[in-house]
Amino acid sequence: MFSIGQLSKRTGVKIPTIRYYEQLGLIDEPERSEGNQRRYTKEGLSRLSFIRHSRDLGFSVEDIRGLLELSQHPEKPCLDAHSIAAQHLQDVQSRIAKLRRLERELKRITKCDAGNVATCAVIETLADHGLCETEH
Amino acid sequence: MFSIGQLSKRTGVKIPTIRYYEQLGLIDEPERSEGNQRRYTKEGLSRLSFIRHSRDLGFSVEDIRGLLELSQHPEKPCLDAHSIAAQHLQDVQSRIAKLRRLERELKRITKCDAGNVATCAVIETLADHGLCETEH
DNA sequence: TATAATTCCTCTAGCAACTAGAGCTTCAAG
DNA sequence: CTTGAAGCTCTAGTTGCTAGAGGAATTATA
Repeated sequence: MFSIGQLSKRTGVKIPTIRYYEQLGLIDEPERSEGNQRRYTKEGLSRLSFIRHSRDLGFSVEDIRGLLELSQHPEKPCLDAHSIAAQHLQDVQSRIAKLRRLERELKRITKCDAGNVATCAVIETLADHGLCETEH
Repeated sequence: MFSIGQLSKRTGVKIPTIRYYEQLGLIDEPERSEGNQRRYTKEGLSRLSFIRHSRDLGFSVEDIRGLLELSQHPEKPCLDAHSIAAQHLQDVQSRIAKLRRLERELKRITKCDAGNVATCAVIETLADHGLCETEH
């Protein structure tokens, strides 16, 4: 049996976040001590680890809900898990693409070597989209 | 003079968002018609375009506050503008790096060709961080 | 000019995914 | 048995908007 603090240390999930996940229904309400404090089992620990790891990989809470549900049913086909993951991969890739366009633009405008705001490329570019090289 | 709707169309900023920016103090309160509707000038238009463009480039509202302030003072040195932009560039680059690590991991785990959840690499990897190749 | 359609107003509340703090209770070590 | 750490609930704040209610003003059409 773990207290919420021990669970937090073992998983790296902050205490208020654990309670928040409980509220969302991502984790079950654990048993309580006589004094009403949460007491977790190993199951609770591994479920929370799963959640933590999924969040680290950028899955949304709703995605995780689906993945958790699947993980409880080992006999089911795992197509759903794959499509959630594949969709997420696409999201990540398009975010990367978008950030790269930004990066290019920012690199370009920060090259400005003007001394003051009147002729500064950063300010000028922000004021006028027409000065941009790429879409964004 | 533009109505809020016209301003919205010209800048691509949605109407509630314009009012929200006003609330934040990013744009000045405009004059009003007799019937209390907002009426904007060209100044209002270009200020909002500046904001829109900066948001598109991913600057935070607080960054934009600084950049706007600077843009009002053409005689000032533009070091501050550069440091805001350079800092933002760094943020973007580190986000890219992080997403790339995720991408690699996701690519790897979605290669799984198992038929059911029991042996599915996606589920398995999420449950056990030890199976990951890279840090995240 | 009358009426209808559209736009605008303010205000409140909701989204994601937490985080922080107040004020109080329980637990564990010495 | 005391004391300090850790836990409890509840509310509110974060960022950057977006949605909806209920009503007033403006514009277009007949």
